[in-house]
Amino acid sequence: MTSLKNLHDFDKISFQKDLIDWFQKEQRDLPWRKDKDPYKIWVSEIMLQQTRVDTVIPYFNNFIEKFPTVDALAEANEEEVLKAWEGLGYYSRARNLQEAVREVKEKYNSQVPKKKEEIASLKGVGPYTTGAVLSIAFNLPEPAVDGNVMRVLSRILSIWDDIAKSSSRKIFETAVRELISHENPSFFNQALMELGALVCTPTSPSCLLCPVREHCHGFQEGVEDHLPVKTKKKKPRSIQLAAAVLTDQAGRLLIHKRPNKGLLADLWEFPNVELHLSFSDEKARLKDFLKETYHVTANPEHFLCSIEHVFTHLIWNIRVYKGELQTSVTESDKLKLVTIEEITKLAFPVSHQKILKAFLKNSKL
DNA sequence: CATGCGTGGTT
DNA sequence: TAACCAAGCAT
Repeated sequence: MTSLKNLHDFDKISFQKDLIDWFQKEQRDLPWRKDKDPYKIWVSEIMLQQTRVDTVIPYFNNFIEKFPTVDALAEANEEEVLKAWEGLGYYSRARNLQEAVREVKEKYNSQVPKKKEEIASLKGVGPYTTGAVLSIAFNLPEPAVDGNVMRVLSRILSIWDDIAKSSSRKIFETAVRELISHENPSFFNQALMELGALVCTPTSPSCLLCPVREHCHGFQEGVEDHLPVKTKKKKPRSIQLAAAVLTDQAGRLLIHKRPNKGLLADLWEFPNVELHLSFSDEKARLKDFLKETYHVTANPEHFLCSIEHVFTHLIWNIRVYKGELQTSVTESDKLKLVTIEEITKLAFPVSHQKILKAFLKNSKL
């Protein structure tokens, strides 16, 4: 572990003041900063995981309007919660949040717990979110180390550990425990993150505008552009899929609910199958798949569109066909026929929203 | 501890 | 435009 040698002659008190004073003046007016309701802080922190502030704002406002309290979210249908999360990504966050909120309702009388061990044990609440809720909502001096904090502190303290490694977080937690203001831990943590978002940005940080420039070892050493150290990620692999938009005689569409674990868990989709190299005729493969897997007879023969969808770790290339159902379908929890009206109530991944959009556009012609 | 898990914006 | 990023967590 890094020695954090730069902490020895670090003017902690002056740093805290410069940082917090700047935050008091310059902080953005964000919807989750209107009050200190721990439930709202919690929701915002889950949504903000790996997600930009500008993206989160409308989702947060809509979500809080629909589910204003712990009880409201605990009592909602999962379908409704996923619909409110549709398009935000990382959908297990939504299911974990609802599971955790239900635990808070049952075990803690609908009050978000203040004990670290209790909040940390909730589903979807890891080390960062634990510290964020404890410090921001309850003003307790706990570190909340996210990517911003690691970037900012790696520069200020000239820490050269690779922040892509999961072991590095502890180094920064140690640094925050040493530096955090016990008078205002909430503002201290938020200020570190806000500084990372507004000034100490990943590329071309605005050092000349930085309120803590005089405390920054990275700037003094002229190495701010070389920090943080972060190893590259691997390229995504690509997967070939064939999908079918199938209608019955009433014009209803056949949809399938994805498994409750893994990629896009619990979201709805149009029936689709992976195309391995061994299949040369994708329309025949799709037709066989529908028959074998869903016991559905159909003719997905008219090419509709081709869609590329990029995830963090893989790329879907979907070739989409449309057709008609030729026999009746046995519906279930996982397989449904829905009208265009009904389909809008269900949560679909963006890739399949693109398919629906292409189908609707094509149908009108 | 490395990997799987979304999406849209920037450079 | 491909690469990189944005307030991480579960496994």
